[in-house]
Order: sequence, then structure tokens, then C-alpha cells
Amino acid sequence: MRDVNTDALRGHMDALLLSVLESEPLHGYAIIEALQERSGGTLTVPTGTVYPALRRLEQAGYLASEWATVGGRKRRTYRLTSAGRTALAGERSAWQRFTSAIGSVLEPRPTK
Amino acid sequence: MRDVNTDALRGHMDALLLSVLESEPLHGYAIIEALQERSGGTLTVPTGTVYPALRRLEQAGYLASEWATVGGRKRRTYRLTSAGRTALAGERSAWQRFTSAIGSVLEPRPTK
DNA sequence: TTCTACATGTAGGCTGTCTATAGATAGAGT
DNA sequence: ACTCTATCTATAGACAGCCTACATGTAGAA
Repeated sequence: MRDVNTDALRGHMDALLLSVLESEPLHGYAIIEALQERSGGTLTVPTGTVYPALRRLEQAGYLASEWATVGGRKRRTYRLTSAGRTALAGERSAWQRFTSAIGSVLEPRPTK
Repeated sequence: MRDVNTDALRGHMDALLLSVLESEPLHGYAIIEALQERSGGTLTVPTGTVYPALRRLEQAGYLASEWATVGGRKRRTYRLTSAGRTALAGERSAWQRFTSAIGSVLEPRPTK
């Protein structure tokens, strides 16, 4: 049973991150847990993937961050910007087109 | 309207190629056309992607190829091996798990 | 004190997809 | 004859993003 991760995620990371941040602001560590939970334990995204990706999305203007201290620990909390919400909508429709296209190719056909 | 290609395909190319070769052997050029047709014109895979990928899959033992001359033109025709059929089955279930995982994360939720 | 959970972050590697380019034949149109 | 399009294979190098591994530190439980 091959892992879902490793490669296949490429190009979909942005959508995932924007999506978990849609309902509420979260910090990196919490985002990783949220992805794990929401995917039913299937998605285990390493920190070396998430933190750089978050910075990239902030750079792009889709996220904004601020530091907070909770229980003696420092967190950088990310929230969606309005541009981020627009981007998320685009990612969702892109995902629809993507799965539809791949799915129709992968559909089994009668052997000639 | 962003293109479906570019990045998102990464990690799914193998599944696509194995799938179009399931029903009948095809040569590279025909494979590209088949992908285009089956996806309803959405998937335009460049030759620089397909040919190396086919070689990689042959190297892996999932495909076998042989030269044929049709109308003065040389074609290298690829067909699925039995290992390739097994791999295709694996790719299909991986695709199911993949879309299920991403889909459940992307699903919109009520804002807190 | 040790272990686990919490929390952020970077450097470098890997690898597969894309762009761009090359070469060649066949057939239609001008 | 010439050009253009379609058919057909192929490679080199660029690019980008995900991963592994590592570094650093606090808090709380055993």
C-alpha cells in the first residue's frame, strides 16, 4: 500500500493550506494536525514542507501572519487574506477540473 | 482560468500512461492524442514529458516496446506488461485514496 | 533526568515535468 | 519546386516544489 504523499501532493499543497485556514487562523503545527485529522490520518505533511509553503503563500499575499505567545510557547499564526480567499476558490475549481480530467482517463475501459 | 497541467500532474503521469495503454498498445504520439481526447481536451501533455516517462516505465518493467513502420514512418509501440497491469491497479486505488484525502480537506466548512 | 509533546525553521537533495530544440517523412496546397 | 501542416521520436537543461535531515528551544509528565 503505497503512501499517498511523496510527489502526488505537488501542486496541491497550496489548496490544502488555504483550505484549512478558511474557517479559522491557525499556526503551523496546528495546520499539520488539521490536515492529518481532516484527511482521516492519510495526510502526514512534514514540517519541512509546511513552513516554507506558508512563507511562500504569505509572500504571494494569500496569507498574513503574526506572532503570539501561548503557554510560554511562541506561535506564528496565519490567517487568510481576501486575496487568499479568492485564490482558494480558484484552487477548488482547479481541483474539480483536475480530478475530472484524470478520472476520465483512469476510468477502466473494455479491452479491445 | 489556470491550466490543469504544470505541476499538478506530477506523480500521476504513470497512472495516465498505464491507463491509456490498458485496452490496446499505442505509440507515443497516439498516447498524447488519447490523453487529450479522453480528458475532453483538458490534458495537453508535451512530448518532452511523455517520451522520457515511457522509457522510465519500460525500465521499470511496466511497459514493453517494439518498432514498427507504418506508412514510411517509424513508430515505437508500447504495450502493458503483466507487471504493468498490476501497477495500474495499484495506481487506481492510490488515486482513489488521494482524491478522497485531498477532497475531504478541500471541502468547504462553516466559518467559526 | 529523561522522555514526549509542542513549536518553528533551514539547507540541500531529489525527481519529474516543462521548454526549447533537433531531426525526419508524408501529403496537401500553391 | 516550394511551403506548410501533420505525423513521429528524442534529448538537454531549466525549474520548482516536496522531502529528509538537522538544528533549536519550552513545557510538563514520569
